[in-house]
Amino acid sequence: MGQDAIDLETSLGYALKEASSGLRTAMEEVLRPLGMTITHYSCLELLSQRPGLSSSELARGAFVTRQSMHVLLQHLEREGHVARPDEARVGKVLPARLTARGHARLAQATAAVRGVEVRMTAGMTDAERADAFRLLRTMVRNLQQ
Amino acid sequence: MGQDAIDLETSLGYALKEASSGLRTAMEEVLRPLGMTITHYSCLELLSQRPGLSSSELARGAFVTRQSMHVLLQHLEREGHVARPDEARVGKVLPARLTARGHARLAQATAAVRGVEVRMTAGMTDAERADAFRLLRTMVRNLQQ
DNA sequence: GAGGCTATGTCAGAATACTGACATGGGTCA
DNA sequence: TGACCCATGTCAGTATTCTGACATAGCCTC
Repeated sequence: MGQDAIDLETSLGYALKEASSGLRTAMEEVLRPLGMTITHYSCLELLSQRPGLSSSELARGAFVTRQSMHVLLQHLEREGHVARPDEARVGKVLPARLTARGHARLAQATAAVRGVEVRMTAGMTDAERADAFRLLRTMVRNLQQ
Repeated sequence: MGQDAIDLETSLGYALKEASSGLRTAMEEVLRPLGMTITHYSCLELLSQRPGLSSSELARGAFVTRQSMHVLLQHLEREGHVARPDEARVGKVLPARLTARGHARLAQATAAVRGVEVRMTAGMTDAERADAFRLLRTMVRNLQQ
């Protein structure tokens, strides 16, 4: 292989995937008892913090295609957790909002997910958390170009 | 919401997911012209560095279920990129190995993926890369418990 | 105002991964 | 030795996500 290879033991990309996979698994474990998936939760959390997001914007925020988010929103609307106007006020964009039921449902999930994030950074100093955040943001910026 | 909420702007978990998603997208872009998926590539890369891994071990290394890896290995065997013995020498474990064709196929992909990893860490010092790696490993360890 | 570009919502089909289940081999421990 | 537990390989069915496609609305330029 030579030194052109990617050593899994020291690859930053592999470590990133490992961490992300671990986070995903941990989140699935705490969300499953609540009957929610990660995409499910992500959608509600996004709508809570940024009410009025469109389906496409939600898709970008949850890292799925807008087609997938479309299907999910239909479920959430049917279950009464999300509400959207029947017609677009401007263009074709349909701003979505959480209902009271949606807010209640989210509250449980947020507590559970918060616990996971706390566990993930256990033993890290504030400076280390800040470093990790800054370095990850740098990688995101680099990859977007 | 109060301060119990998870602020997407400052959440380490969200930044981790963003970075991971960006890496995945970038890898898909460079692997698509080669007709490979990420799981596909991961399997070949693992076998290259650790010849003789079983299907279940490959699954863990590529972060998918052993059932998914099983299907993928059948494809790779049919295409002549991977070879496995017909019978297990011990137990039920079937050690897999890359064929010459598999090695050739991997070489192209490795170069492409390596380019992505270089781009991801552009502008970072060696110390920063080491910090990022160490912090990610800490998070992995924390989540595994 | 017309044409081109981009973004959005939506539908349909394909690819991918997952859950559930079963039989089997190895190891442990009483 | 036999019971028990765990890991593996494998098959089948389900679920989720993605790719492809189309019509439409807004924006920009000429």
